[in-house]
Amino acid sequence: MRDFELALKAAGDPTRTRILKLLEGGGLCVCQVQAVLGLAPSTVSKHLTILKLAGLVEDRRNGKWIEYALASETRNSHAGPVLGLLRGTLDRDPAILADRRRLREIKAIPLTKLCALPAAQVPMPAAPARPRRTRTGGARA
Amino acid sequence: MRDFELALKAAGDPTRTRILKLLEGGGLCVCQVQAVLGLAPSTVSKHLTILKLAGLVEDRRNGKWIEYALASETRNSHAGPVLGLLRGTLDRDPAILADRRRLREIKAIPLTKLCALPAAQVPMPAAPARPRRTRTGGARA
DNA sequence: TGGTTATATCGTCACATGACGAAGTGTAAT
DNA sequence: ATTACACTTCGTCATGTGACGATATAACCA
Repeated sequence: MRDFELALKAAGDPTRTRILKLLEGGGLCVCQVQAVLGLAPSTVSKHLTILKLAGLVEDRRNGKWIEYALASETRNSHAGPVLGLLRGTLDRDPAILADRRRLREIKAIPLTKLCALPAAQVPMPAAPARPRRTRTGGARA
Repeated sequence: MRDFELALKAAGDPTRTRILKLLEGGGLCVCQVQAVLGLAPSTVSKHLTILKLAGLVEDRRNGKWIEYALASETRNSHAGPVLGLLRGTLDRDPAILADRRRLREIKAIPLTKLCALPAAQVPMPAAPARPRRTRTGGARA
C-alpha cells in the first residue's frame, strides 16, 4: 500500500475522522480521546496507531500519559494535504459538533481524575458507536 | 457513512486510485479500463460503481459502450477536493506510469476490436494484481 | 520493590471488502 | 426477432477490518 492510499484510508474511517477533528483543537491524551468517543481503550489505541502509521498524527510521551497531535513533520508527504482537506470540512456536521461539545466537558476534568473513572461515569456521548456484545459500556471492567 | 469518508475510502483503494489516475487522461469505456488493469470485468465494474457512488466519476452511455470520466458536476461536495488531491500526485509512481504506458497501447486498438479480444491476448500488464484462483487470466472465458 | 495506572498488543468474533465466475440486462446489429 | 456483446448484478470464497475483553508493557508513586 502506497503512502497515498494509506493516508486516505486512515482518514476515510468515520471514527478516525472524529479523532482527527478532535485533534484539530490541539493535542490530547488517549484517555481524553477515549472519553469523548466512548469506545474501549484498545479500540482507540488501535485507531491512533493506524493514524500514526499513516503519518497523520504523532505521539509524545507526557509523564504518565501519551499525547497525540496532528502531525507537524511526517515521513508521509501526502499526510499534510489530507489533513488540509479535513481542515475546514465537516465543521457543521452534527456528530463532529457533538464531539466538540463533549470534549469541552472532558477537558474540564483534570487528567488525574478522568482516567480513573469507569467510562460509564463520564457523561455519555449521544449514542454508543455500535452496540456489539455486552452493550453495558464496560470499558475498563 | 458521510460523503467525506465515502470519497476518501473510494479513492483510498489502490485499484481505484489506478482507475482515477487513468481517467485523468480523459474518459474511458469499461473495457479499456479492464484491459489496462488486467482484472475481471465484474471486478472493474464494481470498482467503477463504488467510485460513482462516491461522486468521484460519472458515466455516460456511448452507443454500445459506457464511458466513465472524472466527475465534473457531482452531488458530493468533497469529491472535487479529493480529485484535486489526486491530481498531480503519484505521477512518478512506477505502477501508475506502467498503467499509462499500457493505456497508450490500448488506445491504439479500435474499440470494436478491443473488447472482443480475450484478455490474455491484450499485451499483458507487468504483474497480475493478485493471482487468485485460476491465474490463467480467464476473463471472459 | 511493588502497586497503580495509562497505553499497547493479542486473540476472537461479526461483518466489510475485493477477487472471481456465472447469470442477468439492455443496446445494437443482423 | 434473434443474436451478439458490453456491462452489471449475484453468489461465493478468502482476507481485511473494527469492535471487544484479556493480558502485557511501561511509567509514576508509595
